[in-house]
Amino acid sequence: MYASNERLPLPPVATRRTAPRCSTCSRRFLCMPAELSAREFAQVDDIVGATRAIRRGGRLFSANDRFENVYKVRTGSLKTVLVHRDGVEQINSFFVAGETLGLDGLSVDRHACDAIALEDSSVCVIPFAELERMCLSIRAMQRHLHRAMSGEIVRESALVMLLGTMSAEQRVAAFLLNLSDRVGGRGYPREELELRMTREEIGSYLGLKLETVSRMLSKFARDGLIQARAKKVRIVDREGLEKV
Amino acid sequence: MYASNERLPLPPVATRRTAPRCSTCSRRFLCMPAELSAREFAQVDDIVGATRAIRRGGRLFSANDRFENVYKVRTGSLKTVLVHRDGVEQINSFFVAGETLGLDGLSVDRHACDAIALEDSSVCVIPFAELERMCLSIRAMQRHLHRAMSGEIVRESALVMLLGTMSAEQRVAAFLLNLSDRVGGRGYPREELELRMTREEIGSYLGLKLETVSRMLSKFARDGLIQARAKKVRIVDREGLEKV
DNA sequence: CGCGTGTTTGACAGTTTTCAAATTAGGTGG
DNA sequence: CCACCTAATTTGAAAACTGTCAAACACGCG
Repeated sequence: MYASNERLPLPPVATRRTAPRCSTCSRRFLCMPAELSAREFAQVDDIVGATRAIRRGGRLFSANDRFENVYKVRTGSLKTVLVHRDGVEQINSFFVAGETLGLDGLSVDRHACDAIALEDSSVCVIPFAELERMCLSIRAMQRHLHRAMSGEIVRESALVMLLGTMSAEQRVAAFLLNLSDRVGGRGYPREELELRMTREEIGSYLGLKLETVSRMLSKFARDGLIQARAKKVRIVDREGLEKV
Repeated sequence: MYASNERLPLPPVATRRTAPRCSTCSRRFLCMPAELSAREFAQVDDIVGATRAIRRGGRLFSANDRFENVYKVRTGSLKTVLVHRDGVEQINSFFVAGETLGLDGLSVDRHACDAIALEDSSVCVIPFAELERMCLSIRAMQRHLHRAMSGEIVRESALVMLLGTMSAEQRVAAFLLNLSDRVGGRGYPREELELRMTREEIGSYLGLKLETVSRMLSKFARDGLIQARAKKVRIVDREGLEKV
C-alpha cells in the first residue's frame, strides 16, 4: 500500500556476520548506558551478534514473527506498521539512528507490527534473551532497558494525545517540530528537514489522508511558517508553528 | 473537567500501613508470575509495602510527580489522563483489578499522566526500586515485569490504531468489545457491562465528543446490537458489533 | 422527593475525506 | 545526459462525518 515493493517475495536482507564492536562505536552512548565500564562493554560486544542491512522497502521483521531480537538503528530510518485484521494499516512510529526497535514483541513473544526501511538502512541485532541475562548482573543495563521501554510507552502516549485531541493543522505542525527536535538532537541543523517518508506515510502516522497533509504543508508555506518543496522542508517560523 | 472534584485541595487518600500479603491474596496470579516459589512469594510480601484506598475522583498520582512506585489495582477502577500544555486533556487508559499502573513514570523519573479513581478503589503499592532489585535475582519476576511493560506498549498501539483509522461508530463498538473481554477474562458474564465512566470520559478516551458517543450507543440500540440504559449495557449481538 | 449532573436528541456549522484532474519529482534505459 | 514513465504531490469541488450549540429528559445522590 505505501511502497509497492513491500510485499514482494523476499527483500534482499544481508546479515553481515562480522560482529560490530559496541565498545568502539561512535554511537555507543546513544545506544548503551553511559556508565558501563570497559569490561562491561566487552560483554556487550559478545552479545551483539551481527548487523543487518535492509534495502529501502525491505522488512526487518513482520507482525507475528517470533520475537527474538531487539534492534538499534545504525544508519537510515525505519517505520513500524500496525496491521488490523481487515488489512487496515497504520504507521505507529518512525525510527532514526540510535533508536531501539522491537520491544513490542516481548509481551506475547511475537512482534505486533511490521518494521520496514524508509531508505537503505542498517541495524545492530541484539538477542533479547542475552540482553535480559546481562541485565541481571549489570544494574545500569537493567535501568537502561527499563527506561527504553518506558520511553516507548510515553512516546506512544504522546501519539495518542495527538490523534485524540488535535486538528489536522496541529498534527502536521507537531510532526514537523518533533522531527526537527530529533534531528537537532543528533547535531544536525534543526531547521532543515529531509523527509524520508511520503505524504501518505505521514498521513498514516497522523491519522489523516495524504491530501490533508499536503494541504496543511501548503498552508504553512503560504503563512510563511515553512518553506517546502517536495521532501525538503525548512522551518522558517518555529514559534509560529508551535502556536498553531 | 471530567469530575469537578478532581482538582480540589487534597483528595482523601488513606494509606493503610498494614502490609498486604501477596502470598495469600486471591488475585496473586493476576499480579505476579505464576512460577514463584513460596520462598519467593515471601520476598514479594516484604516488598509490597502498603495498600492505598482512593475515593471516587481522588488521585493516586499526578503528572510530574516523582516516580517511586507502581500500583496494582485491588478493587475498583481508575483512569489515567494525559494533560497537554494548554490544559487539553485526554484519557489514555482505564484500569481494572489486577492491572498495573505507573510504568510510564520510569523513563524520566516522573509520571507522565494523572491517575484518578473512577469509583472508590484500592491499590497495592510496589516500590519500584525494590521491584527492580528483585528482578535481578528472580528471572520469572524479571520476565514478568518486562512483559507488563511491553504489554503496555502493545495496548497503547491498539489505541493508536483505533484513533488513527476508525470511524466513531467503530471506536465505540471496539470500546464495548474490549471492555467485555476484560470483564469476561475475570469470570464475570461477558455480555453484561457496567460502565464506570461517563460518556464524556469514554469520548475523551476515544477521541470523540460525548454527544457522538451517545449517538453511537443509541444507534447500536436501534440496530439491536446492544441494550443500553444509562451505565448498564448489555451486548445482544456480539458479531454484529464486531462487523461494524 | 428535588436538585444537579449526566444523557439524549435535533439542527446546523465546520473540518476532513473523497473523487478527480493537473502538475511535479525521481528513477531508468536509451 | 536527456526523454520518458511512473509514482508522488498539489489543488479544487462536493460529500460525509463529527463537532457545536441548545433544549429536554432521566437518573441518582443526598
